[in-house]
Amino acid sequence: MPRVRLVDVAERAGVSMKTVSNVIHDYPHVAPPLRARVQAAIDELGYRPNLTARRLATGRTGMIALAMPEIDHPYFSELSRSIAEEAKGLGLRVIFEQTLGEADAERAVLHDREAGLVDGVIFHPVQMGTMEIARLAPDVPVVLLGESAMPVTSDHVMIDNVAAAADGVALLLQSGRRRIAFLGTVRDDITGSTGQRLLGYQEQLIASGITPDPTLVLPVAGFSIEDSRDALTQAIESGIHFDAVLCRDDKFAIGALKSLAAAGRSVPDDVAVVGWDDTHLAGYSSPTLTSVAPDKRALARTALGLLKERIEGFAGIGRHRVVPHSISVRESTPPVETG
Amino acid sequence: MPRVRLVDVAERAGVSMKTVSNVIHDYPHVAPPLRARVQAAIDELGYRPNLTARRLATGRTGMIALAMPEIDHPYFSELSRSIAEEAKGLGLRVIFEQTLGEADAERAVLHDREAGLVDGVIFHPVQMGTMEIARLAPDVPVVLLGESAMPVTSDHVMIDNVAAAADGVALLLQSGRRRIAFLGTVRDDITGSTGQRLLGYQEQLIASGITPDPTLVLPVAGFSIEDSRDALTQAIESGIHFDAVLCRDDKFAIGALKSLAAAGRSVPDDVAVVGWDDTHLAGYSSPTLTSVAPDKRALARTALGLLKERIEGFAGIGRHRVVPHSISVRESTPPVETG
DNA sequence: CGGCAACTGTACAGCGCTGTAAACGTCCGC
DNA sequence: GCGGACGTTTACAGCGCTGTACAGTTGCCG
Repeated sequence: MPRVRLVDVAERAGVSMKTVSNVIHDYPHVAPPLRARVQAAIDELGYRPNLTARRLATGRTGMIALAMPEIDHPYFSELSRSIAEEAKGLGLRVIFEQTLGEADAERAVLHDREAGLVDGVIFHPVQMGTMEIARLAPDVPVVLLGESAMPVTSDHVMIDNVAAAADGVALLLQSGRRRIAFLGTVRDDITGSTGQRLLGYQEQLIASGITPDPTLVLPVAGFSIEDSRDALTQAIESGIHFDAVLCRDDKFAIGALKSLAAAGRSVPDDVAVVGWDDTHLAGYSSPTLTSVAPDKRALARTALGLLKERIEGFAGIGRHRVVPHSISVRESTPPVETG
Repeated sequence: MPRVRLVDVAERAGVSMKTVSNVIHDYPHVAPPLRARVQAAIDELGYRPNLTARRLATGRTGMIALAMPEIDHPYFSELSRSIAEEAKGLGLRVIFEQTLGEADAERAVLHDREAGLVDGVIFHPVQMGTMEIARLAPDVPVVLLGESAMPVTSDHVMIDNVAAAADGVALLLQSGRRRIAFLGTVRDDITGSTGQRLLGYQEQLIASGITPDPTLVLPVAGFSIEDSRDALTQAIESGIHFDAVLCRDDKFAIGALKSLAAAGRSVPDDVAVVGWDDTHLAGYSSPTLTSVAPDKRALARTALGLLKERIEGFAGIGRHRVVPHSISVRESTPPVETG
């Protein structure tokens, strides 16, 4: 394949390489007739610039890495889509790294064996803590997603999980529920998202004059639908009484729906269910699921904005941004009582 | 950031650049003591090779593009995950292109304005036809997924949709169903996947001595769950009698479940439902969904294998590979009658 | 009509790495 | 003890592009 190079075009147009380069980059100071001649040569030869050479010369790759635990998890794939679309708008290519929550894979994201692959990284850590990220991050501009770490050296975007959980509880309270359970894996650190959501849940209850009942905080053994289903079923069988469940994510909420259906409890009449992340799953279930909705678009836009600034040279300390959330109300919660 | 270069390491170790390069690449003919000395220099300086420069020198990028219609569609995201994992095993990085089924985006996949971005492309076309792909594809090694096009110049991997549909129908027949409906968008070309699935459905019925009833082929207006739900509801309201539904994908099957639940039909007792793609959705629904299961892992492995061969120079005509499928039996179909 | 500024366009030195060809030993076998 | 074979290391020329510094040109003002 005889690739056409810049010099070939230059030769054909009878100008210097640099002039051709200027035409390609729409550099203003090129006389119109010359520009036309060069453009003609480009078209005739079918010239296409070699990205790799450009990168070597400029030191920029125009690519960012997007590192997430699992690309086929609904929340991450939907967020990835938003990020991919925003990135395209900014002229950035996205390369995906799947960490599967493995510490080594996460470290590799920040400190690759090779350098110069990407200009920056958007990273949703699971394993790595604040300290370690801070130690490795100087290598490359990084924007962090999620709640597990917030070092001062990297930027960070998230929603206010405490407030969002409180909003979820408030919605349930407004519709008359009083015995609200929280369904989520709680063995992890209180700084993780589940911990924050639990905190918001408790705060809102207290603020509304209700003493949180610890038996209503239901731990789940793993991350599968079956785990959450079993956890709720166990609660039901233990005779724990509740009229609503706030779940740490949509998958757990789907598990809850399964458990409630099996137990013959009607949703939302007997028990209201609120999921989290507002993924497509929320529309697929029966009944459809009311879900706490992070503004994924805003998350994507904000993260890319911060990253772009860093790529372009910003070197200040880590910035933290909170993006909006809302609640997508569907069939799994009853209409709010008015008045 | 004072990047360490190959020459810095060479200088420190008192050898030539090339020797350092040889050490990095585990080139065999380097004397052990020298190798150790060079390695020490590498470690002390924290040297990491610059990928861009390497690419320019070798002409290889070590990256492939994965172009799919939507990265947050369950089937595509799950397939992407398999491909990403296989690619990692082969030392390839994956950059994602989302075409959203737009013709321009699809064309850009095969003929980018810039060259040298990736070594090859795995592409699931929706809009582009055989002709156009054949015209554009010579630029870069391509492996096609899906059924919409199969030019002789590119490789192609798929499952046998006709046989898979027949298997689905056979399963339903074995469990005693006789009035089997087919739910799917049929306005598209008979060569597309839906057409092939419909064909297999019809063939299997005929092979079993049943005359296909055209009123049981149910068109769907769009691609959403609501569209499929409404399509089935309309069929029910029209008084069409059926005791099973084979759906063109899991999403449509979820819509079917919704419609049947609303109509008070029990699944699988009154109506059995079979989905397609065996995505995570199949396990999330209630009842869980029996689904035709393409072997995604095999698909990924096969596609990458073919692509790798092309990247390494294979230039024969397009090869076509069929990978296995099976049926994941879950709750939405009754147990098969034995005997 | 000289001289300066504003435009246009060019030459050339890298960016950091690898492939090639050739040099340099060194060890054998005869 | 010498030619050759082999194993080891080096020098150097690119890969294709862009940034810098500078050379020509033209136009305009005083």
